Amino acid sequence: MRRVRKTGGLAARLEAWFAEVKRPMPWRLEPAPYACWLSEIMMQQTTYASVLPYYTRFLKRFPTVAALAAADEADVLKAWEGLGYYARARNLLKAAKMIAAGGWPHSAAAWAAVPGVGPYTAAALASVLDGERIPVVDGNVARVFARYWKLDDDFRKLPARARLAERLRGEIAAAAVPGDFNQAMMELGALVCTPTNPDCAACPLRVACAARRDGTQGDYPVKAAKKELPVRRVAAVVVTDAKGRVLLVQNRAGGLLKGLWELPAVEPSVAHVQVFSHFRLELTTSRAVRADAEFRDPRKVPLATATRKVLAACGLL
DNA sequence: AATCCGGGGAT
DNA sequence: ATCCCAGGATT
Repeated sequence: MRRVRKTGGLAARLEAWFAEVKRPMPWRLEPAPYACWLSEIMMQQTTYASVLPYYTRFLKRFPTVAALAAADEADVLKAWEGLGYYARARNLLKAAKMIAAGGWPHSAAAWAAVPGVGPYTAAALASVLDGERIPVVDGNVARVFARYWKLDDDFRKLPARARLAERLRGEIAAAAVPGDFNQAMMELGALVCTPTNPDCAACPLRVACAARRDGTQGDYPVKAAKKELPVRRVAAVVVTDAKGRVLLVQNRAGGLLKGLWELPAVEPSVAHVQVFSHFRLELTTSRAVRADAEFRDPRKVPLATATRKVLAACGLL
């Protein structure tokens, strides 16, 4: 028998909903390669509210990919200061040089060759900029469809995301505008199908959502075991000169927060004890600060956030 | 396949 | 305190 075509499949419901409620993000106004690419990189593991001021400032500071390609890495990091995951900024500059020389990619496969662009970002850019019919899977999409189809996978793992993407190929096939379909899935996860207290009453997919049907929305996505984080204790010193410059060290390749400046760390070491007539002096010595420490104007070099907070508390920023 | 990489906001 | 976020690179 022939199945009657539903008046509004998954793609149609998503796109119709998206057209009504989408947030007016600046790069959505008139999608351009540079703006969209920058926004995607900034939005990796970072919320819209956090990104927005950085995005605006960055575009003003580096208006075109050519301007970015000509920039110094320290200046790019300064513009990225506080946003986190600084490899994104270093890759952005590396990629800008490639794009300025070779032009913009026009497929997901070509985008995937760009530094800092992985499976998610490649699919997002190719679908939005060139209409490629390729689904994205990010944390939002994983959560939405873990509930919609009651999937037990751990979607932090790449293979699970790839399997979901494969499944979504069948859905994006029916999309009117692939880029809108992709953004709709993500917008739904961000605004309605949220990690806690999803607003199922407002969801365009509620009539077909398996978890909603069973009342088990809260059980998805399946959460993996939590891992204990290592603790790093660091003693730092603040040394200033008469000009208000601060003694800082720049993190080198291979370390944490590469390229950013931090306060010199001190290794607590041997305690020297001396007994005077009226008090006992306990002197904790330490190694001298690193030989490569320099006095720098803390407003002019990219600082790690912890360092910035300490300096602000000391009235040095 | 695991691990590393930041920081902020929500609960 | 813990989880989550428009993930990707490295090992």
